[in-house]
Amino acid sequence: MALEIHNMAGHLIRRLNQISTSVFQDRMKARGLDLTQVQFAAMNAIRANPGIDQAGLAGMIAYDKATIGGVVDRLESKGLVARRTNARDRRAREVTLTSQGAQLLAEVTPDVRELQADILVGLTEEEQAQFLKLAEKAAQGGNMLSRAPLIMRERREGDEASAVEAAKG
Amino acid sequence: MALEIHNMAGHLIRRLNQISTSVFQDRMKARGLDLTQVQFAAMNAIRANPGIDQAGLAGMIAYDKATIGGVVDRLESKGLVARRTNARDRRAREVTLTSQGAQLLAEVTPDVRELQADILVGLTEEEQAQFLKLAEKAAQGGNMLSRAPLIMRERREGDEASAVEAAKG
DNA sequence: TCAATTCAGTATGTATACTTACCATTGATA
DNA sequence: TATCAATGGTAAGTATACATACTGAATTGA
Repeated sequence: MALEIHNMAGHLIRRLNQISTSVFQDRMKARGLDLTQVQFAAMNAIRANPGIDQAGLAGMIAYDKATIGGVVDRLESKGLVARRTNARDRRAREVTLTSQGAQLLAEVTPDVRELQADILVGLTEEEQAQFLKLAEKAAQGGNMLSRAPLIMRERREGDEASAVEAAKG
Repeated sequence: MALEIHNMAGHLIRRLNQISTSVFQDRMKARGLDLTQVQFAAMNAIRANPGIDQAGLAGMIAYDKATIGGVVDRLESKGLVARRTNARDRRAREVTLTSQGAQLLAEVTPDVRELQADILVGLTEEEQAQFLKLAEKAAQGGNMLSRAPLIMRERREGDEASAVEAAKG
């Protein structure tokens, strides 16, 4: 007996991801921008943690470390992000938003917030809330099953991000 | 104010997709196989519609037509699928499972059925059912928003799939 | 302190998942 | 029927999302 795929978790999640990326892309295009969901997530994390290294960035938003390199490359070549070798650890590369990057991020953030509901346009508001609750729980529960788990780094005293934050104050 | 990404639809769906593909890959590896979720879905659809052309296949499982070409290429090079030009429409290429492909599909189908629950391991059984219901509704509601919508083709009398099915009887 | 290990990042290769452009064929229409 | 639009498929290019293997740097531990 052939499987009916259209009510299976894997297939549905793949479909939702297609819808999600498409909605995001359309919204950016409507703004005349060429920014992906993943690039936005990276910029958002960099903004909250200026000077973070790529490994830390990867862990914060659950990317593979090979993937993050390319993402940051592209953000850098668009002039949205800058990279600099960490003086205390010459392996690490500190990533920060450029002023252009910060401006663009601020500009699109309301759109990104809004577009979330569009992704779940087939659901009522109540169902959307329910879906989000379940999705969050499922993502947390399955976190370690993915190749690039989310890593909540406890911020060590004197690490790059803290140092930069402190330097700003 | 930076967005908190970890409770937003787009990010959660991306995470779930990473978990889903990882669980699938691990399960296949445990069987000593190298078959992706997408390749499985394609084979499953071909099995149910032998002789379907690539465009029809794409619509059935919501792939882009450019993507499907590569997927079928790889299945063909593994000897799991065969392609043949349709005599009545020389643009179209009819796809069928090879006997090896049919055997492999039968072998992994129970695994695929089982692994669905692993993807949602963070949820109770009841929550899983609820999640699936909502995900299905959301995927249907957002179908036309994706670049490669699911297309329910009404089967025309005398089309390839029907013809092959009839020929078999 | 020196060797072994770990870790940050890059390089290379594969598989989706698209975009745009194109070719060949078919179907529709004037 | 001659043309033109629509369709099936491929090709080339981009962006995730990995695996594997490697380099160079830092850390650990004997």
